Amino acid sequence: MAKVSRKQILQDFRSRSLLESTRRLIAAEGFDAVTMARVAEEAGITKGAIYLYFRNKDQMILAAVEEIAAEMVRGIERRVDVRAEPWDRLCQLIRAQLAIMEENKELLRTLLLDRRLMKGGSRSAAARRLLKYRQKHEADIRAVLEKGVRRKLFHSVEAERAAFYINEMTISTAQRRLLALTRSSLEQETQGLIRFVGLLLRNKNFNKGH
Amino acid sequence: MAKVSRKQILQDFRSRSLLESTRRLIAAEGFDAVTMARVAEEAGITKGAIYLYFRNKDQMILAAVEEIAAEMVRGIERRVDVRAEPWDRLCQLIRAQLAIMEENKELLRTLLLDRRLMKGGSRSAAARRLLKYRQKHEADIRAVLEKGVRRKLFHSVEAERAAFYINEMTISTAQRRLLALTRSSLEQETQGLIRFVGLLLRNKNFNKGH
Amino acid sequence: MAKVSRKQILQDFRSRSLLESTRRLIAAEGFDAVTMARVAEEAGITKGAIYLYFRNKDQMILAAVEEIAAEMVRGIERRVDVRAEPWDRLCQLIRAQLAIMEENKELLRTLLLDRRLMKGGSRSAAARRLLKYRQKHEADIRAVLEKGVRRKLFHSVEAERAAFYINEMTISTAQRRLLALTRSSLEQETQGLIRFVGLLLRNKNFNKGH
Amino acid sequence: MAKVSRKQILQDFRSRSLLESTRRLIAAEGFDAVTMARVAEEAGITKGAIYLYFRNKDQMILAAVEEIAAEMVRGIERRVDVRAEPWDRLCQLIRAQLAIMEENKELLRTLLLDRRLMKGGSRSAAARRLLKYRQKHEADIRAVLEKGVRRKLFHSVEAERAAFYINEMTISTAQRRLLALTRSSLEQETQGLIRFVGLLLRNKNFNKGH
DNA sequence: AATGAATGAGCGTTCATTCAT
DNA sequence: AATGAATGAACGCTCATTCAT
Repeated sequence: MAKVSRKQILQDFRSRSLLESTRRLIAAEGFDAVTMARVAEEAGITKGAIYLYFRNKDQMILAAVEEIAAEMVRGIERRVDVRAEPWDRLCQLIRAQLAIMEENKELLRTLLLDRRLMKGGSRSAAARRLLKYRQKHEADIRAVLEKGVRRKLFHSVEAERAAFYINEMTISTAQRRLLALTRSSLEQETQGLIRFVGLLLRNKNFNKGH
Repeated sequence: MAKVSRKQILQDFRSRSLLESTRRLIAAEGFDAVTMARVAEEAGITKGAIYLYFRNKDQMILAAVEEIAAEMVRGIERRVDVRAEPWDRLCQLIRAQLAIMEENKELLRTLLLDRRLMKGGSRSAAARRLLKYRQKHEADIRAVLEKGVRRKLFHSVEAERAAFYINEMTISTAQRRLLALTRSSLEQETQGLIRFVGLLLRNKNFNKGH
Repeated sequence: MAKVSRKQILQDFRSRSLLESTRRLIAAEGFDAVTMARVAEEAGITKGAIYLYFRNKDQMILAAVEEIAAEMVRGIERRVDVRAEPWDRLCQLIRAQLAIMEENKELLRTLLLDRRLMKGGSRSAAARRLLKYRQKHEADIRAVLEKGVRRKLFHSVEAERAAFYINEMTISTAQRRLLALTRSSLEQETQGLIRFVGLLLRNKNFNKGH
Repeated sequence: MAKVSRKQILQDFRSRSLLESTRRLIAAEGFDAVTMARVAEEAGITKGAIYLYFRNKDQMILAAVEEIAAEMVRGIERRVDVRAEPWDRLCQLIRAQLAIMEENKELLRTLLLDRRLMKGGSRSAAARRLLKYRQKHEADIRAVLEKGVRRKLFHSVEAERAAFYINEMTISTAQRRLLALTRSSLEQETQGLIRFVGLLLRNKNFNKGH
């Protein structure tokens, strides 16, 4: 049993090394820099050994990207209090997303803007799976909105559309930061966005300092 | 002098042929399909000759993309009446942008989502130059907003931020269409967005059928 | 001693499993499909262990092929009655050989013909084109035979079949020389073959020194 | 025009160099030795340049083999007098084919037999061992022939040569079936061959239905 | 000015073989 | 005796770029 475990540990270590190298390369130099030779070198093994852990290059990149997406979703969930009141929770969601994206800045720069992942068109199973992460988050926002509207805390809005735009505005805010197009701090940007959304929803407490 | 001019005309013709071929390839098959051989073939010259017009492949692609961006901006301007009232003009801007993006659908699918352009990091002069087109459009929107607020037609907003978000929401709407993630028509999407922005600005006429 | 024997039995079992897997692979998918990984997998052991039974891949393939050859010879012997009269026995030998080869069809297809030229099966256009050369030559021989029979120079024969066999015998004669399996000169071989064919056709001049 | 011709000459020269290198490699070391790197090296150009002359490796090998086949056919035709009488012409055909095959000996060794089994040349102990199976069977046939001749059942023949040819014809019959080049049944083929051999031996009972 | 043949570095992938366990 | 992770060399192929013409 110790033996099995030791093997498993090594397996996992190699696998994680490879994914980590892949992520580093994507973040630092973009998808074109991800060659089997470089990933292997950075992970401290040989090119051929990669194929013991991943069927091919595409699978490896996909695994790396999916891992990132999953980590980000987990990161956002960790920062949100599910029992908070709608407006507070909306603020938390926005704050969490911006914070997580800030953390994964370098990598997202490529991820958000590159289309290589969608080689087979957006119809491919892999591409659809990745979209799920975005859509799940959007659905969360929508639920909060509907709750707030039902309780008359928010001005009545088309919840689906509003959720989409709030999510997109948040992503755009993050992107603007990634591209270093703004000089204000993360906190300033966050408060600015929250104020804006509050205005939209005519939230009674939107001027309370969140 | 006539000779020089004739030379210049040929130069320009070749150059434009190459950019046109590059654009067609990007639009139809994505960046990976852009090889010097194919571009040359489609432009009716030889591979080697490309290097008389562009220093290398990256410069050629960049020039092609820049041309597209410029054309799109011109296309939007053509569709907007500069003498229209603020709310009407805002609607025109949004409509124009969505229409132009719809027209350039295939090309944008690659352009918006691929990062190959930013190879040298966002610090490169080329990347900055491309961003200017986006920022110019944003500045236009901002000007309209400020005018509307001054005349008390719009609820008071931070014009800079509002302009950014309105622009981003518009782009997001277009992107959602590019990825075919929505089943509603272009017109429905456009009206939905306009309604949403009108709500935001508490525009008195936002329910007037624009 | 019982122990040694048990070891030997296991040894033999493994060895036979490997040879069997090798044969199956050659028969089903050709030489290129014979990789150490697949042979090991089909034999239920690991790649590394193969090297305990065979020095290397070549030795293993050779052993497998040799086994097939031995089995075929045994198969023919089993079908022949050693006490039969010459003509009957000759017929039995021919029948047995054809039947055995038919049974080992799939494997021989690879063994005798090696697929490299015939990648897409013998149906491929390329393979068919190559066969044309052989068939053209056969047709030439046939025409000559028919002419000779018509003029009563040759004993009456089925021209088509005779042409096929004459061509094949000629090729076989050459092959035997290629493999250096004969000590006689090309001229001697040639005259021998011609004498043989003359006998077959009861050619009146077959002893004329051609 | 001189220019076109000069280009054409260079083209042809390269193309022929490549085919020649390919043939040399096949002849000297078998198909496995034909790698793009080695062919290029022997032809005095680089790997990449091969692709200016052939679409891929398979096409190149095929072109080389086809060229050989065509050359051999031409060679045979050159040696045959179309106005000769049937028997003379048949002899010429046989002689020509044997001579041509002798000339292309080395290459055919691979082409006809594919060396995969004979990697170390036909001198290897392993290859010799395999041949024993064929020879043993041939010896059996020979014994039967001798017995039949002794008993005056068969027309007198050189038993050794006859055994060789009967064996080869049998193998050829089977091969033709493997390649699906015949539509008749195994039984029909068998009877056809036996009839033919009976004819050869003037066997009194050869029409007896064996 | 223009050609296009040629280069050369690089790509993803395979696989026989080894060796620490 | 047996494993299987790892190696390392090779493979077929692509393509941006160069340069003699």
